Amino acid sequence: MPASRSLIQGDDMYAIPIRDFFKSAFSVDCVIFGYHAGELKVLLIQRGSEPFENFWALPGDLVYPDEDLDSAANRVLMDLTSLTDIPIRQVHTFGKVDRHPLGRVITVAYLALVEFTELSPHASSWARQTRWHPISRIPRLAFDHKEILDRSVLDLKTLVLTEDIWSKVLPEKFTLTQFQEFFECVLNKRFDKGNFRKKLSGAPFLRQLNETQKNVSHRPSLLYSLDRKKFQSARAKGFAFDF
Amino acid sequence: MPASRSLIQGDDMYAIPIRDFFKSAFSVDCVIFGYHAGELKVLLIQRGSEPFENFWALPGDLVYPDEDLDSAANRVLMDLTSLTDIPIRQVHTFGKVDRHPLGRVITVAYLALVEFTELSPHASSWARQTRWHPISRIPRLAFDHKEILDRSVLDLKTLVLTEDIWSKVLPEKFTLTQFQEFFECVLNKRFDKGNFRKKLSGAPFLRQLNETQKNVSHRPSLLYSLDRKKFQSARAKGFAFDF
DNA sequence: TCAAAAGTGTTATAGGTACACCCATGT
DNA sequence: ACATGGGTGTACCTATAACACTTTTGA
Repeated sequence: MPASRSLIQGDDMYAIPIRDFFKSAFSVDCVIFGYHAGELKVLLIQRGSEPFENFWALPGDLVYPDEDLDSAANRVLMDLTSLTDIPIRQVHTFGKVDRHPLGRVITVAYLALVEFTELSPHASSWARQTRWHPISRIPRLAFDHKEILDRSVLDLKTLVLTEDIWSKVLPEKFTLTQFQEFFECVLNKRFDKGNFRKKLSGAPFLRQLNETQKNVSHRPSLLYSLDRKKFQSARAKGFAFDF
Repeated sequence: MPASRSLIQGDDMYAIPIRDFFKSAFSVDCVIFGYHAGELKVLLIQRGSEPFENFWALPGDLVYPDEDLDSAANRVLMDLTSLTDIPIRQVHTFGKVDRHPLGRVITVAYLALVEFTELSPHASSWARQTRWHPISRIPRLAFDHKEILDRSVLDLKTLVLTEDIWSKVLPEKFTLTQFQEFFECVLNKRFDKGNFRKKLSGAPFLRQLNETQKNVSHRPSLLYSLDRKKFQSARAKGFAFDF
């Protein structure tokens, strides 16, 4: 291995010709979390071709030459779910030399959290199957996707406390109990109802609506909606949940 | 742009021939922080060639075809400082289409925090100059390196609370006051001496030595050393500083 | 004996925890 | 009327912040 040189100085400075550095590719892989029936799930595809044919895998794609990383991740998310305006977050980049059997491919992992949704019909063009899997029961995955998923689950737990990554996981109008149950699910902790609400009281980003639940066999709950702008500005001032 | 397909299915599935995806490269850039005289500094190089000749930049290099990302980052760090066994952490991957004038190059940013040190003589082979810069006074930087640096400074503030990234920033033997001053510097906060020590009392990873400061014109401080193993296991059980 | 920083103790208060209790609705 | 979950109040207790005080060294 030659002595190191700073980035791209010209072929003659490298023992390895510089064009050899341009024989690699990069992809994005999306860890799309969904929340349903009090359970956290992740969207997996079943691969339709080699390598790892028939294995379940995270949805992902090579990044086009003229495409930003974030755009590529958004494209994958959009193709599968038809959802727009979903906050995504880069998790980590995985680049082991042998992680892809067909060449040097590093992958940038992204994470999203969406309201549980029927899959886009378009989704079927991606792979043999597309399906939500509960986090607690994940099949054997292709490539290093298990490692990517595990890492993303960890990151999710810190992201929900500080970022607006959760802002599309609940319906437009939600109850404080639903809000609480979501955090209990992700963080795997239980909270006291009264104390949880006390922490949230006066949170400027939770708008109480003049509307209540209908057709429930108990006292109907007040409904709330999220003011995403106000959450952003609270966050900018250092706000974070301390659940 | 063609309909998306899962990762690498064969040339015929792509409107863009798959070999076009392998015309990109990736690099690592290292944000090497040092702590000296109560100030946080960062190691920059002055580029010796185009593009951005004479601009200051983060040290970085293309990743060799048979080299892991972490290894590449360690190599850069090692070349510049001759230091080994320094914890590094991946920060973020930057991949805007036009971020590098000579082609599609995405870069994976890494962060390290070292005891202030004379630079390795080897360092001069890297660039015109190599120098520590206080993070409060950073010159105009090449590429998108200012963005990378800003992001790393933010990440550092959370990493010092949860990870062992700080474990090589102090001398082998240090005082609790030095320990406090380091955190005050990075977090840009001041702490009460008594309360700070109370929080640390009983921390199993701080070993009190049978040794004191010498030749100080005041009561000499007890010296401590870090038990990195014990810190790791505390961290594994969920420990984090709550400064 | 003085300056300077180490190191410990004390107290008031804020915030968290646990829990009890009432409320509104469908059956 | 009662079961069910919504919603609120209180009392205790602990963690923290602010500050005062004693200790040990070199000059």
